[in-house]
Amino acid sequence: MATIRDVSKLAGVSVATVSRVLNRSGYVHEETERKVLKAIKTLNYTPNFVARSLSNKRTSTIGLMVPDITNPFFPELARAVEDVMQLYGYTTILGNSDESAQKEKQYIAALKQRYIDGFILASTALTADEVHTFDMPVVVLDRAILSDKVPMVTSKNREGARKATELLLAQGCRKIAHLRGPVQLMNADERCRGYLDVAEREEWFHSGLIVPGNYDMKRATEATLTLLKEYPDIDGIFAGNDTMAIGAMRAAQTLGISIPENLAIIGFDGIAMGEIVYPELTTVAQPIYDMGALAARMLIKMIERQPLDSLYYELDVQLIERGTTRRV
Amino acid sequence: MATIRDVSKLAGVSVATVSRVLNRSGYVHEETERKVLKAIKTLNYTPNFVARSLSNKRTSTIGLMVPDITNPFFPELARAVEDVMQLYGYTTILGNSDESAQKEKQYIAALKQRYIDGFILASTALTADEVHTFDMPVVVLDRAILSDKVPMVTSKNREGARKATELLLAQGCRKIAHLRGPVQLMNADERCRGYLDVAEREEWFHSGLIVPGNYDMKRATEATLTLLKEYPDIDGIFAGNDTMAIGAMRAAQTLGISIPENLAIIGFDGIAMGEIVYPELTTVAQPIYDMGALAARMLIKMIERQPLDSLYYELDVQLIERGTTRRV
DNA sequence: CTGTTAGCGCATTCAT
DNA sequence: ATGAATGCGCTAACAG
Repeated sequence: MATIRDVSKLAGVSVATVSRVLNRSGYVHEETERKVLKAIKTLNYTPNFVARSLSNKRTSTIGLMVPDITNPFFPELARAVEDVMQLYGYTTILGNSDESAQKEKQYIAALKQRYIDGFILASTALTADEVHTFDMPVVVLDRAILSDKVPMVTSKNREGARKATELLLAQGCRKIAHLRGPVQLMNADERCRGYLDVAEREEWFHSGLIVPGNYDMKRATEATLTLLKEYPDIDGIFAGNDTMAIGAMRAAQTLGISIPENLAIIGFDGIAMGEIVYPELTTVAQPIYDMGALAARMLIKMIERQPLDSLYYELDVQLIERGTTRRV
Repeated sequence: MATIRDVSKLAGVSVATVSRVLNRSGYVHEETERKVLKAIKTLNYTPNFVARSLSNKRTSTIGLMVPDITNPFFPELARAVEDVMQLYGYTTILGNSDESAQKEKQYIAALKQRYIDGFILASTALTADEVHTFDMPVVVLDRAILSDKVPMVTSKNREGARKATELLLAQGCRKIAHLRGPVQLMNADERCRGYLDVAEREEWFHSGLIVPGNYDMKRATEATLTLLKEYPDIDGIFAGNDTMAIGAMRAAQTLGISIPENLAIIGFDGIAMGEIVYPELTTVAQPIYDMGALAARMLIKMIERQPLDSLYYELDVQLIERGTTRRV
């Protein structure tokens, strides 16, 4: 591997000059630049990022923390982040937190030692204060943190939930349950709130219709089973995410309840699996890829000290009607 | 951030000594060690990996290249790799290649500049020679490369395919088609070969029963549609992967062909989606997580210059019978 | 416009 | 057993 010194010798200039043309910093005579460029080419020189990082304290690499890449919502997010990072010459390190604050902290510590430039947190058990102590660009994705200083991108969770519940109502449902996600998870709370916005004013509503499903398919199946046993007249379910919606579908199927005739179901997220189940899942689709890409662009701006247009983005969701609701 | 120098001052020793206790290299008096350790603790010192890497030429980070993390087979693989890397103090950089040799090369170049310690390639359009020029530990995962020098972990593709086809036969199928994966992809070739092993000796067999589906759901749906139109008497399909199998299911469903009564289908991989479709997909399951974990362990051994027990691992697959074949 | 030089933080001879 | 000095490859003053 050629070093900057080799280049400088071959070109007959100093390393400083080479560094200048490399980084387009400071003045350098056109002809000298040509010589340097030529030397670089003949030596097939490529700068050593580690050395550069040591003096820079920047690595052009960022960390992406997800709860679990195996969870079908996150691969697309990760793909988006990676795509734009790649585009801008950054490299992305993936971390699975399993929603554990301790694991997250460990990760962050490990990456700080490596002079990571910034973080995208699609998983956070952390408080705003903890995030501030990172002392490093961070954008929170699909989650929220109680802070108006940390940039965030989410989608219109509450509005989407509202629309979903309204659709259920419009389709004639007379008792709509809600499978909710983990408490204290902002998006789960918002979706629940959206459900409440419309359900609460209905006479059939009572709080027993809201049951926890932990964004988990199995848990959702069990929850739905007991729910339907207790309230057999439930004819609509709004699930906090698609995974739980699919869990609910399975429960209904084992009980011999036909979808959507006797039970309509709507999920949230718009993951690919929704189009694979039968009937296909009606869902409130988030612009997953866009969310990831936007977060990535924001982070890069922060790293490169460019101003952010906004600290908070809430992207539009789209209600996609498919087989679990459409009644001809 | 405290540096090694701060520690040495506080402990009243030289930086060399601190480095020695940090790396357990060379002798150091027990008492001095205690002093150093104490200083480290009170300063909350943590070594700077970048500086270390500059002199070491090692970063404790590896690269994982997949075709597309969005493809449901890879998240679990990535999770496995990340888990064991994390366990051993390594960090993993994720790259999506989209099966493009150029993108792979770019990636590899970018990571070499960063002194990456090694690579796991779960995607390769590269030749053995190209891989050798990396001059860095590499293990190839779920793919093959024509070389007996590059460590590899795969599963028993051919045997699995054979078993699948035999099961179809045993269930009374009298004309079995094969949706094959991309040509020149070793695992696709092997699976096709396994199919041939048993199909070829049947009288109904002819090469028109093998159609390309590119490991892609949509392509598989289309391929199945035309296939069933041309040969309406096909009553069994062995798909080279689960994604294509699901594509085939959709095709059958739109044609009103009932599964498994009139058409039995078997996939390959054992991804989670297979349990979500209805009927649930019979498949040849690979030990995806184990494959990823094994590859990771192998890579670490190579990086740390420990001997490898074997350069080639071919893990067992498991035929899981579910709804798309079981006929009571 | 260009060269010299001092870090960046750590590992590692080479002495002692 | 420990310290001083040098190098890893590059950036960024500073001087010219």
